[in-house]
Amino acid sequence: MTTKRKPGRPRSVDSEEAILTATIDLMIEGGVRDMTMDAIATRAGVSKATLYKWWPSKLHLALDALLARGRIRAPVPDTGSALDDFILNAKGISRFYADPDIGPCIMQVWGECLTSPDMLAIYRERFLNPRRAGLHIIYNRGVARGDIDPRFGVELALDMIYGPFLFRLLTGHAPVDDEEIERIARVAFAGLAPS
Amino acid sequence: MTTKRKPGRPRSVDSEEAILTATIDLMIEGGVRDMTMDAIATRAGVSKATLYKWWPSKLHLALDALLARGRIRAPVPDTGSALDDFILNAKGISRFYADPDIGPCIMQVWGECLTSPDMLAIYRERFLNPRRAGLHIIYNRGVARGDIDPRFGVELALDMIYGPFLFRLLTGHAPVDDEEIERIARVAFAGLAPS
Amino acid sequence: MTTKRKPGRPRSVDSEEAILTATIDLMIEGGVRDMTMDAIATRAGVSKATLYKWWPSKLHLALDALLARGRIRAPVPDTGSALDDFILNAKGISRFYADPDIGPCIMQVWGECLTSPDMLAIYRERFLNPRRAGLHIIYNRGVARGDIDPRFGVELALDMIYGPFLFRLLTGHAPVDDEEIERIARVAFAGLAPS
Amino acid sequence: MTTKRKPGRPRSVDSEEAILTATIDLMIEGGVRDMTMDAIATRAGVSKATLYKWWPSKLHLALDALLARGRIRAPVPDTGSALDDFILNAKGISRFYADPDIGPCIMQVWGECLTSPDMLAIYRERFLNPRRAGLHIIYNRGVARGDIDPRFGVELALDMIYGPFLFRLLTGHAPVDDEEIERIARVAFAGLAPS
DNA sequence: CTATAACCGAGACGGTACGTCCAGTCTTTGG
DNA sequence: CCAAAGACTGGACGTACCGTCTCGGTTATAG
Repeated sequence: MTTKRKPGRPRSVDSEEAILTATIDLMIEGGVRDMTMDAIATRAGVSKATLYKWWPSKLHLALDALLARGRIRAPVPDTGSALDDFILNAKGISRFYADPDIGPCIMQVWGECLTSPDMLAIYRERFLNPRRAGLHIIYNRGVARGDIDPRFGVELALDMIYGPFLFRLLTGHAPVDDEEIERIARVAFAGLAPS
Repeated sequence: MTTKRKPGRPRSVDSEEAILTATIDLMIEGGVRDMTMDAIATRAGVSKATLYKWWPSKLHLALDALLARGRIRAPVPDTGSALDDFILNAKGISRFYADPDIGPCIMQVWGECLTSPDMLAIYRERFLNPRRAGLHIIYNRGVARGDIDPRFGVELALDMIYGPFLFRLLTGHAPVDDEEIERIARVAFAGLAPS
Repeated sequence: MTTKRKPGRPRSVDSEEAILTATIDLMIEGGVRDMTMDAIATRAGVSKATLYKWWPSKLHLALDALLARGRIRAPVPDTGSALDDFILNAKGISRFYADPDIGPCIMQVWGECLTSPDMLAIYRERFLNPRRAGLHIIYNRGVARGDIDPRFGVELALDMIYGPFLFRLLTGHAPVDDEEIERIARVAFAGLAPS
Repeated sequence: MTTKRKPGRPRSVDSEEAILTATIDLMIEGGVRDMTMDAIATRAGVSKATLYKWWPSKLHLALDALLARGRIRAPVPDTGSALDDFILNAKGISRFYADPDIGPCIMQVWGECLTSPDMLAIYRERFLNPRRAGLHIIYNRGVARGDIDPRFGVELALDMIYGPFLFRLLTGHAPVDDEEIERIARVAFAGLAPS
């Protein structure tokens, strides 16, 4: 089986990396509003046409940069306790969202995605769903082990744990630290336990 | 004590109402992005200077219009059961947020507010906190009645109920209807009950 | 009779003058190609939106600037001889077109106008026709005096004098100086004399 | 003497012809502005690199295509009368320049050439001078025959005939048909006749 | 009944980012 | 060595919208 290369000049890997780096850096420095396409192009040493060739809009580029550079640590451990697994996972996620550099960026990008259902769908697919795949594993183990009552369903179960602290991050009305994560998860778990 | 009227021409009530109406209408018709200050001024038959005289920015105006025209129905009943009180309240709120006209607007405005901590604070103050005042009443009655374990604190309790479905509204990954509201509240309540 | 002023902020005279000056200066310095709208806006201390508010395109602006700043000296004297009148007029025009600053600009603008019949019509109306009005006067005096045979018509007569040297300016295949102007006019006049 | 062939793949004749055809066709269809290098390459089934390998710029290519495809009919007859010879020649040239397909193209290309003295020189060399060679023959016969006064010189003589109608074509202020050509030539000739 | 103050509509303006376009160059693979 | 494919830089284009400013004119209280 031979590797078939397409004709023509191949896409420049250097450019792509420079673009993603410039994007995330600008986003961290001055927020999504300062992250203009011109500024990205200039800093990456790239032409604006190249940006628009590979990303249909600023938001798509921001999402990609966030995924590529702001590595999310969402572990899917197997401690023997679904509760502990969830807590470890949620702590990882909250650390990502609460990171002083990345946190504001992701909030702003999330905010921008709220302007249209299409963008919101993209946000879900790229940010939420990949993380949720791991959570399904933890959930299923918890059900099998008898920790979680399967009648509630996986969506409800996950939202009971992740909804409260993500909601907090999106309004800032209360702190989100490891201790709070634990308390939230425990309350949710108590409610989700089989009767 | 006499009514002290300031000299000069008083603020035009007609203009203010026309502005708020034009703002909310434009927002509903085409989203926050189409709701430009020029469009608002034109439709309200008002000059742009008037807009900026009374509202410091587009976002402030949008928030005001949303509060003034999209009346939130967040009842604070006293059914004898804190759970039922919460459910009734949450249903009212969800109906507001899920309204096909107002819902998208509020999501977009919320999204825009995520671009800066200052705007987010304003959003909290004007949208969240007023509602939360009523919830504190329900919560306190629940604690007094022994339905809720006070050790969790009011913030956690409220977020356990309202976080999950608001999170859903902000991502659209699962439906938010009356039935779901009830299920969420019941699970949360089970977790919050005194041991 | 009262002077009726339109409502709203009046157009800024300073801006307009700065724009016209910046335009002609840039055109002289680097040609029509270097005369970008951004450069004009920057140099005039004006926003690009203002340019496009008053001039529909770069070419319209260039034409205006050329007319406003590069004053054309096309005298319409009455020496008693139509031939001498034409010669004096043609020398004025040629000095304008052959000016080392303005000449190249006008050639380039003329060239750009050739890209569309519409623009060419504008060029005619703004550059040619005003000059031609004066020439009609000279022509009519010449016919009345018996210097020119009216059977040829005014268009032909004028083109016989002005065509040859403008054609030269547009190709650069032969010099256009005062002496040449005189020779051209004399030959044309000899051909146009009544038999 | 052996035919020396250079090593490597020889230049494709098919490509060259396809390029010239695509160029002139696009120019006719949508003017010089729509005739982009990408469009030419695509239509000719050729890569852009090939275009730039053989033509230094778009304008050079356009000039070539105009010369290669829009064959100029500029006869150099010998009717026994220099006037008639000029008239026949001028009619041929005017038919070329006034052709509804080719005419606008050549005007636009001429216009583009006005942007720089270098391009204008190329235009002269490729379009004007070849035609002028034939005219010198007619002129010399006219002088020998005593129809034209040699004191005016060949440049002046030719410009008196060709200047007026080319000037008209470049501004469109008056029609250029066979009748007008004849009238122009006759007036010029009358002025150029030996006294 | 005038003066003063604050309002208002109209609309021009500076600034700035957007997303598009195209000329001309460069880098691959393949003939 | 030539050619096709096509990615790339650079930079102008014309549009859009925010928030400010400048007019002429209006509507109130204060004296």
